[in-house]
Amino acid sequence: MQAVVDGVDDGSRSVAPRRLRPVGIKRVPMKRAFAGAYLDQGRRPRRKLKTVSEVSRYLLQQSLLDLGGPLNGPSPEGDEKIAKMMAAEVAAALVRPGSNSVHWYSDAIERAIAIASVLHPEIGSDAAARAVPEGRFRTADEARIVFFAATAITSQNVVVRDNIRYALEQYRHFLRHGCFLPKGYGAKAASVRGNLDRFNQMLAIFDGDVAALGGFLDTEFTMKELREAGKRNGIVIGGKELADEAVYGSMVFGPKIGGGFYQNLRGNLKPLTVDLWFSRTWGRYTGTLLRGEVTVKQVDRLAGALRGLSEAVVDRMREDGIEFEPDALSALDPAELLDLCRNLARFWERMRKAMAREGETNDNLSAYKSKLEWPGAAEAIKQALGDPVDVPSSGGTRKWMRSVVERALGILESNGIAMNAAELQATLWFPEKDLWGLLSNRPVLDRTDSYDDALYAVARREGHAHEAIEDRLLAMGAHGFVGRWDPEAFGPGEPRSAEGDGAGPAAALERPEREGSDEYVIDPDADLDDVPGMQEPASAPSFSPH
DNA sequence: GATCAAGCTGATGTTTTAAG
DNA sequence: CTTAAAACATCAGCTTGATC
Repeated sequence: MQAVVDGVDDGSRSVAPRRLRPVGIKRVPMKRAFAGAYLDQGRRPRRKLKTVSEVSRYLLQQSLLDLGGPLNGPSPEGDEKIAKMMAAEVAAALVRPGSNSVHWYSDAIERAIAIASVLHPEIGSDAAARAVPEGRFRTADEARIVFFAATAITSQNVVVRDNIRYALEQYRHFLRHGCFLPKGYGAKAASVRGNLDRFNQMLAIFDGDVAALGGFLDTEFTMKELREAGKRNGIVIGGKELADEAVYGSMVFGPKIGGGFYQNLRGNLKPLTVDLWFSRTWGRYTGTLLRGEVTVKQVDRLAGALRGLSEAVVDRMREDGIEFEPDALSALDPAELLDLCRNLARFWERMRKAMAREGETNDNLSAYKSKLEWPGAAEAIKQALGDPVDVPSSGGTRKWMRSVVERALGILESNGIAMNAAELQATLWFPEKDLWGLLSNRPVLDRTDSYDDALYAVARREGHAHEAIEDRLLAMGAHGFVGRWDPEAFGPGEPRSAEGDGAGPAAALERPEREGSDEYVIDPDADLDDVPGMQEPASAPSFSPH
């Protein structure tokens, strides 16, 4: 490893004038919180962890040991440390066996477009687009705008295969009626419905001109300009961004969907999509994975609600082992308070499910819940004390994240790795998920389907032959498809997974090393000092430039 | 090995509070 | 009054574990 690193400075470099001085990424700034320490070097926590909450607390401890204290805002030294850490983890991810290439993201989108065009030729060719009835589209790009808007909007809180199913439903509705069907899907049904409706509204503002709407979605504004433009048209634009921040018009669909994801799907990989996993990566780098504090107000609110409980309910809770003294809540230590709030939240969840079985509507249940007060109060405390911060708390944080990502990209580039923000985020995504899966002793959840896999499954289900799909991929010049799919894996006619279950055939082919993630066995006695090599500063796997 | 209940997951939009 | 930050509420679908 050392030899390869030394090679960076050997004679071969002196031929060409050096434009960027490589910033060292060999030394990992945060060796305890480094994902590679667990994924590559066998480091394990002393005790076996089970839940996300336990993993959060453990990783937070490790970060704080590395940092000495949390990084709560931008600073030159802190930012440089995070940027180097990020660059080191990206570099480690790229050389990890079974890893995706730097261009995995853009390749997957290319394949998705190609496969989508098997289902709907107008997505692939202008001639086919012009042939769509009612003159819906003038170009294939217009069809793509609609298809990817449908995909981005219906992506909230659903797994990829459901996402594609919903997106196709909406896209097909658009083909027939010229607008989306405002319909909710999943837990964020109201947001999804609102965004579908908003797309229709905006298309009407552009007189049904899809290309014009697409142009607007891709135009950069300041957040303030966009909010004002929205206001003039009766559209309230949310999103945690600072007023002066440059955003795309697609921000009208919200910070994740519109700020990043729609742009990424449309092939603009510059915006960073801050999702739950990137937030966890960030929390691990900054020592801010848990808020870890509750306010007096939060505790008072819970105490007040519990005081109002009837004897009967208190007895039922006691039968479930939930005991409390409302006047003494503030005397509990955080662990005890967290425990109580967890149990209260579970108690409510059981109540809610029981009432839902009796046919109670969600609206009624929500109203009842807020009337009771204690379930919400307990959940708020549980989240504050036990759940990782999965969403950036403010526009300022998002801006900070982007600036550090820019710096990390610069560091990577100086080491001969050119990529952009979306590719960096996609590269960090897999190891972050693997890290949490490994530390929580859960099989890594199968939420890693990609859009091309999901579309492939749909195409097969709808009767398109493997060969036809492959031909289209070839014809459209999509990269990285050779050998990705095994036609036999779907069986003789029907795909094996009628509802798109499972990872699809590509998962097994693409990332064979991940198949054995069960083989990670936590040694309960192992600790930092027991792991060979951990006394030395950990180093990122090195790589040759170019 | 089938069935069922409970636990966990994910990512906003809205409301409230604080700061400028 | 405007902007920013923090707090809060949200629920379908999947996995797991208990029980027969």
